[in-house]
Amino acid sequence: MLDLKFIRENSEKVKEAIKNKREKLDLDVILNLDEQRRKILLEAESLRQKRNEFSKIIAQMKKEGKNTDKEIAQMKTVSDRITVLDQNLRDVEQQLEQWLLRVPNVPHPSVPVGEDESANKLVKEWGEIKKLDFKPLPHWELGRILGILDLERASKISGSGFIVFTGKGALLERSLINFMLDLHTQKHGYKEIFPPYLVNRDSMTGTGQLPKLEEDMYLLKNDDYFLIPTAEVPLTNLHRDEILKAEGLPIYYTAYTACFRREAGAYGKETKGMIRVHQFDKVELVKIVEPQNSYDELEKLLQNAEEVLQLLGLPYRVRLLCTGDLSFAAAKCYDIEVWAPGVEKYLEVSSNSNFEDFQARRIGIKYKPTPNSKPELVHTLNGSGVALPRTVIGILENYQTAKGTVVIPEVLRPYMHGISELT
RNA sequence: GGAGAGGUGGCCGAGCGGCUGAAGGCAGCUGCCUGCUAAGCAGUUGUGGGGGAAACUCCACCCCGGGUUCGAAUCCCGGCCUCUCCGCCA
Repeated sequence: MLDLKFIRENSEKVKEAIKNKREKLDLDVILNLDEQRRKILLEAESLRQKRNEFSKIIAQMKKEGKNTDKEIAQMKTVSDRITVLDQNLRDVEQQLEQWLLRVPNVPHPSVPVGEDESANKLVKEWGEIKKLDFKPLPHWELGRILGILDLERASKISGSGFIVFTGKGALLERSLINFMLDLHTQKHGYKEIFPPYLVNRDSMTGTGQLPKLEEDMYLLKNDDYFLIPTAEVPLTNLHRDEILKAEGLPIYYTAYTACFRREAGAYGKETKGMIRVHQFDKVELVKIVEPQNSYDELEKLLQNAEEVLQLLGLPYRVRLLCTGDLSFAAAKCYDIEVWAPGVEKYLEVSSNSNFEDFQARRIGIKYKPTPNSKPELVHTLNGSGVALPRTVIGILENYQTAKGTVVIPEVLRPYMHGISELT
């Protein structure tokens, strides 16, 4: 959420951002409501002031045994007017709130303006794409041959877009989770969290999934709980409505969770294999930092995520998203994409974003730069470090051999009871 | 799921319907004093919003939302959360 004052004073800039992010929103409605609000507020507050003054007078008169009928009758009409104004104010503020939640964050100046994916800027390519002397198989073939992936039974017990890992496949999944968590906690200084997978509506609104993306979320209607689409939601909301101490910043959190996405409207796209699924595992990174550091922190966050792929020896590229591809709440975002030779595609495994104070304002995370200063909003960031099924795809397809076996990357072997190859 | 207790400022804790943004204590900050430390004395310390160039000023907030009243932290209704006991359960 943007600051109403900021919107008032920078309306052209915000309109530009709405356009570049391809959102549809009439900002004038908000500016109008804002004006109404302040007008009502002015009248209501001056009436309140009057009422407070008379309240004291009435109390004093009663003490002195004077008749207060006239004053009370007068205040009755004042109170009635206040009631009406309050009702109006409530209506206006409710509308305003609903509109404000739909205003996207303003992209950082370094973000390229563009319509869609094609305008994203390539910033890095890492690793070598190996030349194979055989035709690489897609992961679903490898998974079937090796007996580690059972997509048929997954769709029997749940439906399409679900995965069953079996045997060493399950072990590989678990090993990757542990490897990543160890890397981030031991080497990069993140604190490990194990949060709930079900969160309430406030949390989903706080990080910006709601109201815009409600259709993409799994909702438990009986209890109004949402299944988290990413650990970003519980992690960033941990400090909702808190004022943090400056010396406690930056905060680095990492968590493994399952993630749940309906992928509504995505049917027909990447339905084969496990490129796009409704439930997947992910290790997430979240940072809460002082505003002046947030762009340095973004670069470091990106490096932390990249290191996962470097250690796994998977070729990848990094792209800076253009305005049209940038998510609603983000000011700047780098995607990391792993090369998958079996499907001959780059697959997005990590998205690293700086939200500046956009989420912090929604959920009320502030800090005091010095013990005596006024609270200021923090900046929040998050990145995937990294998402699993596609990383597994990367491993299977990149490390496959002509015999149809898959070599296990060195760093994972200690986690896999020393297994060096899936046969 | 059943029965009970409770939710007040950074923390502890008081609060007859008006004089309470809220006693008192602790912690923090600022002065004074003291050869360090500790103690002592005085002052000060919440958040959000409106108006103002500013000094400043006004309004709201005692879990949340309604209501009663001229006036509510204080009364009434609904909700959420915490704790204790019983039941059920991986």
